[in-house]
Amino acid sequence: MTDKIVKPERPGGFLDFLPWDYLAREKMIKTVEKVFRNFGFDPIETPRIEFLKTLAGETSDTGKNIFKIKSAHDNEPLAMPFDHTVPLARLLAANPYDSKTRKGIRLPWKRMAVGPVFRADTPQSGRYRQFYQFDADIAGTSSMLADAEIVAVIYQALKGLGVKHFKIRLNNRKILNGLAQLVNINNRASVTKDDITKEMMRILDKIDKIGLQAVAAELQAVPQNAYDMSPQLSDDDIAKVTTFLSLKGDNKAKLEQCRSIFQGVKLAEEGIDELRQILEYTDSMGIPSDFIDIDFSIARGLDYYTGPVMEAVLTDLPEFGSIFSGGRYNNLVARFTGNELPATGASLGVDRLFAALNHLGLIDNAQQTVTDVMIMRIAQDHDADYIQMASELRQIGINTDISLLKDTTFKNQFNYAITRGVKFIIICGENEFEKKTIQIKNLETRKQEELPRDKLTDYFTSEQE
RNA sequence: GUGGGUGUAGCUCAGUUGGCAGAGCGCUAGGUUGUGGUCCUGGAUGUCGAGGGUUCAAGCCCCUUCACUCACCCCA
Repeated sequence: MTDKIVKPERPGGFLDFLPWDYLAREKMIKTVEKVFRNFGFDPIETPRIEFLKTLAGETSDTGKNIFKIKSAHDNEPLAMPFDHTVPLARLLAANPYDSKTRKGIRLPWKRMAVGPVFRADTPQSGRYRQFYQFDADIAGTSSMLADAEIVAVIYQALKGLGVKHFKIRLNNRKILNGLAQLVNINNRASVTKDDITKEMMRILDKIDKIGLQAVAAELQAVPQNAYDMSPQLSDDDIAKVTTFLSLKGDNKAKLEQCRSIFQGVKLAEEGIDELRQILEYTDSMGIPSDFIDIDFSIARGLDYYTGPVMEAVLTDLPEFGSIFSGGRYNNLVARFTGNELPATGASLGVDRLFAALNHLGLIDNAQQTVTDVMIMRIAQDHDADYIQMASELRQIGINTDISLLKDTTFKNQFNYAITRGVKFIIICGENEFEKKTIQIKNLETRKQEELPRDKLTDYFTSEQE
């Protein structure tokens, strides 16, 4: 029948989850979800497919990472979301609160979203094309308390997962944009000042990987052509940037020194004030200050950020990159309404974090199956009795499997139960049927008990207590 | 887009100086009376990624091409 065998391949960057992976990851997701709900974030779900224009907006430069979808029935191009934030902005724009009907979204609003997002990148280790993102956002307030709550929820989520060593790094786009005012950047033939500013942030963001020297060199590089966005800073400006990036001391000290550098640059001063407020709030929330790091180099890639930006890294595994990231994006909703709506939020990369935690040995993937009990079918012509046992156990909430093996020898079924990772087996052969008993064996403790057939469910109900 | 690596059975991979295409797992047929990850006997399975070249002879050497993968870039 089969003309041609289809290889059991899947595209790179897309993962399968076998039960043991799925169950371990599910545990992790539930842990994070619990923390987020604890902070009052309500769950929502948006579709796996949106209009391309919704996701890409007017800019086409982010478009290269978006999976586009062709369909015979839609004229408007469709695409798959690359994060949960843009769909959230659409949702906010489409569901304003109506005070008469009392329907719609009452601001400020805290919500979380869990689900896969898609990026048409080239896959690599720790970098997938479909990955689960856990997203928490607060819309409708400019208060830095909201940003501090996002920091706090990240902190608690990582703590809850058992991560010991991590840092939440904070910066503010306003300071970086202030830096662009402090140094001398001019429009060029085919490149705007904005483009150069973005390029400068991109270079600063690399400092962890390539070091201050290399960053300075890149900032000074001479543009190769009319479209090259190299900032080409002067020696004077480089001196300013390096002192800015080399600020030392605790978070408050760094902010104070930063303030003196940016004296008179209003935008940057605003940014510094915001960070100071966030630190005060997180202090009140009891987050130890050594988990928070003011780091003026971090910029975050997404270009919709307008204020504080943040990312979390595992200090034991810096090579895994940021595991959690976010920031304030006050004008994303304006894409859909024309009006600004302040919002802030962060996303956790579940699959990357899972890989990292696995690496750290914090993932328990011992559980192979949800089956608690397997009923062996050893005696011939007793299927009705075995089925009855299974029904009784299922009724009281015990996950029960009845052997489906064709080979009904004891040994074969016994080995099957062990390799499946089932915890209990029920052994009931001719002998037991005659005596009206059953044998229950705990495969973990290797203990076996014989009890009357009608005590089957009692064994497990008393076990639970 | 740039640079490394790898393509052989469903899976993981051996394959020597060029000389009949291999193993383990899995699958499959049968046997093995009930306690720890079975055992015994038999069987099926290939466009050696694709195309071209050198040679009496190519999985192996040469050229082209494709796919996958890792790193850079960027990001979760």
